[in-house]
Amino acid sequence: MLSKKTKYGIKALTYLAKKEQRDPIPIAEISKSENISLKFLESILLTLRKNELLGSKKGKGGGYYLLKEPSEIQMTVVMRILEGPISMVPCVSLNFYKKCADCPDETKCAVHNLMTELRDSSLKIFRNTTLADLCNC
Amino acid sequence: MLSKKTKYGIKALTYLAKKEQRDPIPIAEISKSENISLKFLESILLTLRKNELLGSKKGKGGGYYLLKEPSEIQMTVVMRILEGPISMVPCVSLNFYKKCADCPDETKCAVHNLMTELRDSSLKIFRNTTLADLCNC
DNA sequence: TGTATATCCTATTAATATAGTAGGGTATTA
DNA sequence: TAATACCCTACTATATTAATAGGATATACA
Repeated sequence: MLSKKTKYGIKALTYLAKKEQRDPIPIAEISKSENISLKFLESILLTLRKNELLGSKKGKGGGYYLLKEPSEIQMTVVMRILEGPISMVPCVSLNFYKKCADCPDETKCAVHNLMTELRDSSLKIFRNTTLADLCNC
Repeated sequence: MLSKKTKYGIKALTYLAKKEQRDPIPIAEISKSENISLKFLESILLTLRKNELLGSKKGKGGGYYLLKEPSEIQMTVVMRILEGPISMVPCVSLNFYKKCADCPDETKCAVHNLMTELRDSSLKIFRNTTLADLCNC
């Protein structure tokens, strides 16, 4: 299942991407428009800022804004920041690899091989989809 | 993330599928061979039996066995029994659909549309993969 | 017919992750 | 200097996962 964190994060990014200007948008505005708990959204946007997808400005007239053009933000990047690995098992992950304790030979593991195939198809979609694509919905 | 339940379930099914005969195989044998906690595996196989993928026989010489040929067991079926919905969000699920409370219009929701695409590609893989395919690893 | 074998079933628990909530601190603008 | 809005840490409630425990029931075979 996709976490609410990721879901809300994508919604917030899309909201920012749809704006014509790149002026700072306060959290409260996104929170109201997308029906997201303000405090929870705050922590999500903070994560996105720390991972260099968003910039922020404090004080009156402040808020968050995209640091890149929507067409240059791949969903792989967004997913890895918010949701973690694209793959469903650590032994298949490119960025978060971890060996399974119970499995003596990955190459002969049915789960490993099935999940590798799945990861490849997911990666293909996330790589080929940018924030700009999501705005055309 | 894929749950251990699903992971172990697939491993157990593959173990059974690889056997030439369809004689009952005791849980303990699968448990030892695949390094899975016996009691946990027990509950998983019970689930698979209740969902008509496995048959069982009690008493001495008993155990679990496949009810169909491995080539006739699609991974969609296995995944839905063990892991639940293929889709990452309920509002996209074919078999477990549920509307999002926060989202006024699904067709305009970025998350919905991205996750629909993802579900389709996952479904394609799970439909085209049978237990027999997993045995060739 | 008794004993070992092996599934069947319910309940409980420990660990972890998720989805928030609370509360104050800091920077900026007007 | 007051209002705005992000910054940051810590806490908590809930749900899920991954088992574990313990006994009931059915079967094979000596």
